[in-house]
Amino acid sequence: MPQNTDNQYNYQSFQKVARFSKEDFYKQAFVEDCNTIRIKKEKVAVKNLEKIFEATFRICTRKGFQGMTMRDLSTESGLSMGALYSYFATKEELLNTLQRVGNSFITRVMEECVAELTEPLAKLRTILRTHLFLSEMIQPWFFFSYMEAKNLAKKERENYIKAELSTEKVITDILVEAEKENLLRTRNHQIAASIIKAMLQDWYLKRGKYAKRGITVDKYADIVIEWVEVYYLQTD
Amino acid sequence: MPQNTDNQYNYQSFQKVARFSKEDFYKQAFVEDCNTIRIKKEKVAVKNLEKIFEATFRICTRKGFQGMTMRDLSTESGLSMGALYSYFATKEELLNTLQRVGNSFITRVMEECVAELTEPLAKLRTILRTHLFLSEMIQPWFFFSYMEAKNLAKKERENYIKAELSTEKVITDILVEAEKENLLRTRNHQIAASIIKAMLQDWYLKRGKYAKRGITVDKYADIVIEWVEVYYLQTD
DNA sequence: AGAAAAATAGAGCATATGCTCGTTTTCTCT
DNA sequence: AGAGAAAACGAGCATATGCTCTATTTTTCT
Repeated sequence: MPQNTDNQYNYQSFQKVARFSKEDFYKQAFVEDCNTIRIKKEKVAVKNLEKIFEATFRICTRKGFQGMTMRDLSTESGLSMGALYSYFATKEELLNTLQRVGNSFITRVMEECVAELTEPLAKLRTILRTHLFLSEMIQPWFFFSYMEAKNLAKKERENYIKAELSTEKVITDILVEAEKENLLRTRNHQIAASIIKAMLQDWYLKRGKYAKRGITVDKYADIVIEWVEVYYLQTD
Repeated sequence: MPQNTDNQYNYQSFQKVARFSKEDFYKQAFVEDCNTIRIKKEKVAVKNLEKIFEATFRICTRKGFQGMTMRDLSTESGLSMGALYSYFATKEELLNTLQRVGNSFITRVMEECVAELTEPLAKLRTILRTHLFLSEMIQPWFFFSYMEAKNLAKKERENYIKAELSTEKVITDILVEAEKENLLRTRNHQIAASIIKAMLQDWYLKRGKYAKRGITVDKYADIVIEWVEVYYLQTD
């Protein structure tokens, strides 16, 4: 079976090489919303946004966004009610902010990751790995975003769906391109992309299960890529 | 029950041949809980349980179980608060009942579907198809169950996880058995079962997307089985 | 038809929850 | 050190929510 030539691209190298880190997530949140956030000093704001976001993820994993009360969030984050409301106007706004910031963060990273690649198969592998590495790095956000999308208001939910489909489209386009260059079998690429997306999502939705079985994100990436290659490179 | 010679086993035949229907779901709920349900007459109870369950699914799809108020449920189901509380003691109990009834329902159906089959590959295909057909028939329950599992109390959540893993184990066992008979390639069957499970879940989690693209459950079943066969039957 | 049983209705109670705002604490800069 | 600015605090208000309980309606049976 054809082997990956991207052995050196693993989670560790992703973290090292990437021009961003988990902290950029909170920085971006501050920069995007500094006009509505009542806290002036970036250092303070970023620190507290981290507290708020992390606390939200922890609580919502257990009881969901609707089940989380502002008192829960206050206790878990260590901030008072008053302090919390310096960062967002309403509970719903907190949800919107989280979704929006996360989406623009991953969009940026995903675009950067293939910017310099031209060979379709290399692009495909890189896209798959990067998506998995990103969802490993900010797994709580991915899980939260998926589970709480239904609580968004109309406009924000539409954005969510658009983002979902965009990931799928990126994969579809690469598959189509690769087939044109006779690198892959003829298949229904849109459906295939859908299936591949389901595999990617399983990683952040069932993070705990895989951890318990000792399957690292690098291992999982190999598995997904193996399924895709077998499906697309198999000869009749 | 469904046959093993695949071609004629589709969603329509599943519905016809199966010794159960959607309504059995509500009947089972009444039978299991008739000691706590304050309504005596089965006909009345089953009718209202249907109203309650369907209303719950409709509301929770939009705002989740925590976001649903008992007043919402009263309005949507057309029953008064008092009437609702004839069927369960607390809101939490409603959640427990829904999870429990659904689980025993699908366990029963899944066990019946392969009872008469011995050939591993036929068993595998039948399991996959039946799971998809079942999740098509009671899609709202599957979606609800998945999304609201986190709101369960400890004991009930453990049951949920057990049921999840059991589906996976059934698939793993068949794969192991098939490999022993040299019907399939050597692979890590547990991981493969995990991936297959993710594909099955995508059907009920993204029901709307597939509907919009005109992909029926029969088509989707073919796709999943194709992926599995390519992965397992491919020769080096 | 009429009485007993079964089922339904929905206002009302106690508590929980989102959010505000005057007060207090901490930080910054000279 | 001290004044002014920035940040944090948390009790309190208005409303929402889970659930109860009695009154009322519907069904059943003779």
